[in-house]
Amino acid sequence: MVAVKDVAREVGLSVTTVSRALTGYDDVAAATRERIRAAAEALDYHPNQMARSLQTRRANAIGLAMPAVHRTYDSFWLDFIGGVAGVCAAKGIDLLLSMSDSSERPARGLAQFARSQRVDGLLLCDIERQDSRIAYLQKHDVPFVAFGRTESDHSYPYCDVDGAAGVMHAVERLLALGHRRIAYLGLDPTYGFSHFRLGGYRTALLKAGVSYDPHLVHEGLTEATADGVVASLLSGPSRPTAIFAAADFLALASLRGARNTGLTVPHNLSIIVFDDNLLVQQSEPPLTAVSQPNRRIGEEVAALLLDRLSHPTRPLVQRLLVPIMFERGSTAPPTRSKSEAVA
Amino acid sequence: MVAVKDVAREVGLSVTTVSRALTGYDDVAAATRERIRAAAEALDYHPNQMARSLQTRRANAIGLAMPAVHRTYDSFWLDFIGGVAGVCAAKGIDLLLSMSDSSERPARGLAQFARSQRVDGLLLCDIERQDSRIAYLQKHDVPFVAFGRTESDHSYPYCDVDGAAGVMHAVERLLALGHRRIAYLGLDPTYGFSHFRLGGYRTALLKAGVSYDPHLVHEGLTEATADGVVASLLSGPSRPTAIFAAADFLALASLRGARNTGLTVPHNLSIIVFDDNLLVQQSEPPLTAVSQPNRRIGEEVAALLLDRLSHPTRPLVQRLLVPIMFERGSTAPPTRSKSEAVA
DNA sequence: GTGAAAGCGCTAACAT
DNA sequence: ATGTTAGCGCTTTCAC
Repeated sequence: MVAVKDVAREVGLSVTTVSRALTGYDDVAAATRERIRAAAEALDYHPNQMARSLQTRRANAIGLAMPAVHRTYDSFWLDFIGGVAGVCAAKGIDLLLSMSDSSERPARGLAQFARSQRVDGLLLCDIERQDSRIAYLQKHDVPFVAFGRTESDHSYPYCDVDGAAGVMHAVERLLALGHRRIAYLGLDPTYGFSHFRLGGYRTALLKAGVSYDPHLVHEGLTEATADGVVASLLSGPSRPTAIFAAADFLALASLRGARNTGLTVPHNLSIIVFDDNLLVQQSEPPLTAVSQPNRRIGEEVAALLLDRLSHPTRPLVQRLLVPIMFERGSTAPPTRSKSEAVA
Repeated sequence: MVAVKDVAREVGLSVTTVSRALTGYDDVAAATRERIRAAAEALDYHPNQMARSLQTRRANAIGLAMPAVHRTYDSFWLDFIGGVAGVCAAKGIDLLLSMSDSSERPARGLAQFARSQRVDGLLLCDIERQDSRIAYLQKHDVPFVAFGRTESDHSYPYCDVDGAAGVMHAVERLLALGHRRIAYLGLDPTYGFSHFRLGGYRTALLKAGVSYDPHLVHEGLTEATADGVVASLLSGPSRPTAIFAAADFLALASLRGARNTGLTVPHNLSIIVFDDNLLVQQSEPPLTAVSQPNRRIGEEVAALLLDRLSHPTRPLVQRLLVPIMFERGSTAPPTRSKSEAVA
């Protein structure tokens, strides 16, 4: 281990001068600085980050608190992490990754993480409609930026995808195509994004004067339950002519269900999926999808946090990214059999 | 910020005693310990990790050095990270994530990372056939475990998938089905795994006495070049009857190529892909695939490193995980037209 | 422009 | 069983 004092001895100067020369931001003769820099290079000196942090009270690191549970296929999170990591690397900030089950005591992990001074701030993911972590972090003055929003009371900085707008746009497209019975397949309603996505669905119906039929709406679906719900949805006499799926696996389940029921997509059943990825692009037919800028979200949320750490007094930023829809082969006007047309 | 001395003052004891009571492993009266623990809890005390690390010379963290570039779809890495993170969390070790382009100066990033005492050890990914990082880390006594192997000279601990065995097994299966013209589509030959996978292909041919035809082997393929290569491969007079694809996107390109050429899979063309995931499972037909235990690899490699850090003197471990093949709908005996049968 | 000294919060000898 | 003292490697007043 080579320390400042080794460099100091090498160049015959004091520890102080070496420190100043290396961190740069003080007055030290240009010649001296160069000499010191060379010596440090030669000795392959790397400042001990722990000692530095202890003194400066900055960890030069942020923490990313992610959910541990993922479906087998999940292209979103890797892109997202890539965005976060990219921004951190560019700014010389370390990234600590914490993947904790939400089953653990809510803020316990975060405490260990943030209050032990390991990180200067936190990136929070998978925000719940009422998320206890937010109050906890605010109470303890831990800087953080959320990816996602609680149901209401947004007194914290965040960057989120405007799920409501994305879904609304998609459902409006289905309505424009002539669909009136549009099913909604949603994820765990605990999370904020579920709330907003379903909200977008309701808004679209409301604006179009189409009544909301609770039988067409299923939330909290998982890979285990999706196929069953789709089957019952498609087998009824007043089946939907279109399905909005809040996740890729729900869309794939819809596709399977249609196939099993003898319905062809898009002629007998239109499908739009939230979150675009290779899986839904490669399906047969390729699915019309609402696409989020995965990597961009990670970059944005990381940049927001780093900015906040550098300029704590700046007013808090809340940013909404608008997803865009790619129309592919899974959407068409409804074609009904006579019996259905009566309804 | 609440520090040891605050807890000490609270209970009317010395800092030392508090420290010992909290870290546990020293002799302090059970009653005292409980009193201290309660006070710490009440004050919501969290030890400053930086100070602790500075003193103990242990960061209680490891670094994961991952490649920054990924294809749009990449289920492997998220599973892998999940495995690493899980093991770290279970042992109370922090995980620092570094996603660096390999374009950067080889070990530069690692130096900043490891030698600054931020981490106790490193997890190295995407090992190249000749990987300069390994010598660098060995020279500087930075403990590490590699996921992957260099071409030769394995003087370091690693955990890897036995790509050679996986590919050999797959190609032998194709041979057993009667295939003789088996193409190989490979990734960047810079990486160790490319070397081993192609080796498995050659071994299988050799053992079966089938001559190696360089025209059937294409390495260094990317999403940009895959379709072109597949097209030329399938258009020739002596086209392959089977393709081994070293990655999902190469298999999908093969599938597209077959479709474009009017060949049906598996009857006119068999396909086996390395790395199993939803994408190749959901394709039409579902692909026979060599499957790696993604998450398990991450767990294994992390466990190996943590073990090494706790017991530096233990002999170095090198572990090979054997992938297993799932036979699906993309493999069948070859069916040739008469003109082809002549060759 | 450079150096001496203090101290960040913690643990670890070494007393007692 | 508990306290005293020193010091991890660094930055930072404060002198000069």
